Amino acid sequence: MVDQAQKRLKEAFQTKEKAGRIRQQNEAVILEAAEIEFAQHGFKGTSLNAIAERAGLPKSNILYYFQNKVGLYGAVLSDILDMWNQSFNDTTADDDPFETLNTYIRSKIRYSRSHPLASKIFAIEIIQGAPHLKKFLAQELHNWVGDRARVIQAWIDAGKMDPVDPVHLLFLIWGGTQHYADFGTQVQWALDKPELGDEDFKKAEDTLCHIILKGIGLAR
Amino acid sequence: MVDQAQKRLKEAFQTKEKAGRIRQQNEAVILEAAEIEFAQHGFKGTSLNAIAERAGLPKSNILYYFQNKVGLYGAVLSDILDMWNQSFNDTTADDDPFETLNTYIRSKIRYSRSHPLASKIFAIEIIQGAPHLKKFLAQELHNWVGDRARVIQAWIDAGKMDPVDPVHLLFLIWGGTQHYADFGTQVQWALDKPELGDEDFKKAEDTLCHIILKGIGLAR
DNA sequence: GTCTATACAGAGATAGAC
DNA sequence: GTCTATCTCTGTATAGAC
Repeated sequence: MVDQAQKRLKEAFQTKEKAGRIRQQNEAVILEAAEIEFAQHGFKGTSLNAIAERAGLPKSNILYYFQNKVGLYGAVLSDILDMWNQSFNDTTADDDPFETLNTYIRSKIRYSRSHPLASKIFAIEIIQGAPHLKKFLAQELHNWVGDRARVIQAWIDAGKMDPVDPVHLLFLIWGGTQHYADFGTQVQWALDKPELGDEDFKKAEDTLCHIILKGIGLAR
Repeated sequence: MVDQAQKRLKEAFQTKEKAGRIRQQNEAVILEAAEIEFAQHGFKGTSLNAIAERAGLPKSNILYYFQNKVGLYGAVLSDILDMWNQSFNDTTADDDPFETLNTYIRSKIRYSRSHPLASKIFAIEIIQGAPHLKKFLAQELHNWVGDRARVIQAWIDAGKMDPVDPVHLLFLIWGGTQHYADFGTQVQWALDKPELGDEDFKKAEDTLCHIILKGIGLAR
């Protein structure tokens, strides 16, 4: 979502894209380490020391590539916004609601599985009031939700689905799907499994799609 | 939920319940301040300084009432576990599924509204791997979910509702309802409102109940 | 470009005056 | 019981050697 916000955030935070094989590789190593630490301790709770240790690089190296802690955090966030809500982005009222929402729900669960750390960092940031994202995201999000809600409302007006509130439907989809990334620990406890497998995620997809799609009158 | 876990956590963390009007009042003030800070910055990101300042008490006062930072955090968590999943706790297969789940969903949304900070602290703790709750909660949660899942399965076997996976149904309810507390910031942005009102929460309740209950074949 | 050494602020925690 | 002063450690960030 929200290409605009992502672009502005990149401009504000990201280091210039210089060449340099070593630089590029080191930056990648640092970003990966930072992702793990930020997901585990949040922005304030994460220390550059811990990141440096995990990355296997001296601390000052980090501050050389990224100006400061906020800069590094911004780079991580920017990477995350890159891949939000790919599908559903260009949907119009002419598209098929079942197809569209079915794909959207499944893609969001798959994202939860493939990028749990990104989802967690984003979640912590939002829970804590999104101090670093507010100015980049608040307006864009409102627009994005408004656009999508209008499409859903058009489907409702055309009698293609139940008259449910479109925005709260979106919230339910977000909450239900992101749960598998953000609250993965709880899910694992509940299922008493150290790790979820293909079948677990398939069951998650199928259950959510069944309930939500049938629940809005799109059973098939 | 999980009275056992709550009790053990209390034993491990909470200070003895001494008398003393001053003590009791100060502890309450501290806990309230701590709740705000922990919800905003997580465990590691919160400083005793910040809590003391917010509480209007000297830092050493905090360490006098609670032995250390972990002790204070544990006391906050203990307060939170007090009020989890009250309804749905004593449900049996003989109860009416529509009534039960309808009440459960609505009560969880209302809890999100009345105790957003508690929900957020709990959420951050889980997202970060629940390092302070693992030994108190992991087993209990598995049992709780197992019990509830068996009740739902009995409803399914009796043909009272669709054959959806009970555990994932619970996850959907959790994710969908807690979203209004944990991601309240995002919800406010999406709706472009500084604060949600009665109508917003009523719409949330109605929408979620409609979709989920109809989605599992419990329309009325 | 890279890393060691270090400055300085803030953290949690304790000792001891009141 | 309560608060001031302080210890020690870790935090971010920078200076400067290599």
